[in-house]
Amino acid sequence: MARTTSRATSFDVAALAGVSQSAVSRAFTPGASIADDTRHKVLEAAAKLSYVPNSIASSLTTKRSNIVALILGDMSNPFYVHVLHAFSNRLQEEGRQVLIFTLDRNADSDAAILQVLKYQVDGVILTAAQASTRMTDICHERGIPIVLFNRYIPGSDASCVRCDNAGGGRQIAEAFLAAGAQKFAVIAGDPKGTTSQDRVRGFIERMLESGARRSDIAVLEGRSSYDGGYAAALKHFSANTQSRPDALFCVNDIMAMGAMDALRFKLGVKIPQDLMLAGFDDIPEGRRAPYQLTTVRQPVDLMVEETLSVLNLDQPSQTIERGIDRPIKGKLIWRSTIPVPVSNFRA
Amino acid sequence: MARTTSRATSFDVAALAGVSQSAVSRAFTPGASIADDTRHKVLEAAAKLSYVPNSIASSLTTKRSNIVALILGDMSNPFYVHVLHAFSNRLQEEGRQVLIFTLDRNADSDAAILQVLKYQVDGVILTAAQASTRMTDICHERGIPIVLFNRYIPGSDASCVRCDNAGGGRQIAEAFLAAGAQKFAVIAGDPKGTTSQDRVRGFIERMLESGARRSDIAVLEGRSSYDGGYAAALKHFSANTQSRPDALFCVNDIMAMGAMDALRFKLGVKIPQDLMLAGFDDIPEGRRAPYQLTTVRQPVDLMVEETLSVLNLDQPSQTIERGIDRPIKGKLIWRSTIPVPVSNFRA
DNA sequence: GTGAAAGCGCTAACAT
DNA sequence: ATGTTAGCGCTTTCAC
Repeated sequence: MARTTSRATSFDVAALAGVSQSAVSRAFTPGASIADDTRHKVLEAAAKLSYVPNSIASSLTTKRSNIVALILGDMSNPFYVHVLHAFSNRLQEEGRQVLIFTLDRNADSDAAILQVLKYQVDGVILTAAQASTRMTDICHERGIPIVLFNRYIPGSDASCVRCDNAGGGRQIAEAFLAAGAQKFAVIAGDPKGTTSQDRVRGFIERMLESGARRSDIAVLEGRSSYDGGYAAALKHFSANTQSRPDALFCVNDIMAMGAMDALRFKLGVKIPQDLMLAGFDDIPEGRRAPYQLTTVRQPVDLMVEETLSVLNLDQPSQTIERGIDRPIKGKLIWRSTIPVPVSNFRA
Repeated sequence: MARTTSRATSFDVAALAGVSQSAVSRAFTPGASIADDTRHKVLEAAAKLSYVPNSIASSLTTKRSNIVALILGDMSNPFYVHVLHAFSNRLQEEGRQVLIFTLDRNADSDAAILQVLKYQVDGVILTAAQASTRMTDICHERGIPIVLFNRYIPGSDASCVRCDNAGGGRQIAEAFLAAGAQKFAVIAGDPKGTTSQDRVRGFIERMLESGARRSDIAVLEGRSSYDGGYAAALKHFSANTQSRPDALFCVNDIMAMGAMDALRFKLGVKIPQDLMLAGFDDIPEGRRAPYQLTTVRQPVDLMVEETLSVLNLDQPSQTIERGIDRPIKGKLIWRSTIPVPVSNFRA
């Protein structure tokens, strides 16, 4: 069959239903003023011709595409896969679709932004590691709402919805302290990413408050990946056999999993007996039997909801609010990589 | 800033550059006949106005949106996340984007197809979801190329690109046989999915050829998920303590991981000493230290390439070929969940 | 409540 | 090589 089989248009439907083309348009527009009777006739004719309104054409006049761009950096972190899924499901419920833009590791995000603009998306959600002001500026300039998901640009007025990452870092610090740890290491993620920076900062701040010395906290690089976590742990713990840390905070779960595997399988470290360990995100993988990872849960559904409310897709004529920052508290989830402190059994 | 900030059109650019609007269009059309000089003027003016061609508008005339729909059911299987990533990257290279349609577990896929049609996508790739003939028929009828990725509809003329799943099942059977296994279990995935069916069928066929009795092969249901694999293994191996199988084939890696965790952590089964085990897909997770899963690797990149070639996005006027079936051989990857047979050391 | 008509921003003949 | 013109399929005034 030729690919040029032209689909039925609203005119075809109108002709068959014996009404005007505008009537057809109205029949498919929720809340348009049309008689039940005519709507019925139209819908019937449409069904016969298997007519579906062409949303490309309607976008042209309405200036709304019902498409939201989701810019993703890395999908090797399962957390962002859940985020993608959550957004897609949620958006579909309201008749919108997600257009995916994947950024290669160090790909220029400016190339992506041009694509985004082409497609006249109604909004953009940016979860890629490096958010550029150029990207947010262009969107602002065009009146396209954009929100940064779990990241922000310091000093910019771009809106963002994120987990309270610093607060989460503090929670981990407290858990370690309660369990009696004294010497620490943290495996950080992307050094340029605010997510990792904040988690590390919160952790260290809380540690210093408790009287720990800065020299008791080693900071390693894990590049936000399983392999990075694995390599960082292997390197650090092979080197310092005598003065090893007794607590390790990995800035996300996927790195924590990598670190755990390196420590247990390569170095024979027992967790939590020899070393206590915590992650961040609460991905399902971390809940599995081999890991049982203590972590901070990011409330994804809530964050998605907030993002959508900031995006405010339904009132496109509104002025876009700038500089919104919605930090959302995470929740510490105790599992078995930190021994439950004795004090928890008291009272 | 008001969201209504209207973006520059090709007319604005034309006016500024002192050329006609069509010149602007040509300047942005690769291979259009335009003088270098004029193109330069246009591009300059465009830059000044930060003009980007509106691809929605151009789709209306060209009838090509440069958007490919990817219909995904389940993203809890990491394999399909890789598939998504691969498609997105590959398509972006050629200036196309992926529009995601996620199907809820038992959601009506017919609802999704209507959405797909609205967006005038250039092609649709259906994966990790149940394929309905209704969906493929509608696409065919409209002249929208569709290919089923790693699934097919028996008796239909819908095109499909897939791993040679039956062949992969046979490869696993042979590995078990070579390692001396005698009593078998397989954890199947979605009973309605051809992917799972074929893998199971290939496995059993090969077993029967080797003289095994059908009664020596138990088939369990694992619903294609980690939890399903976990539950199936737990149930089967708790029940039959005396006559346990000595080899377990899980129809995909994610179920194999679930089964392994249940067996080792709940039942104390040693792998491969007490039980040898294999998966299918070769997801990165299965390569990790706690699993080291022997499996069949699906050549994702090749499959993606084939899919795109069947989709044939660049020759839209071509007749759509129907009923293409491109099975691609997988590769057995030996890791540590099947003991290497002695014969491998010979010769 | 309904129809006629004017675009939305672009591409693709068609002239020149 | 360039400009002119006619749509693409829809939404949206505007009359009636």
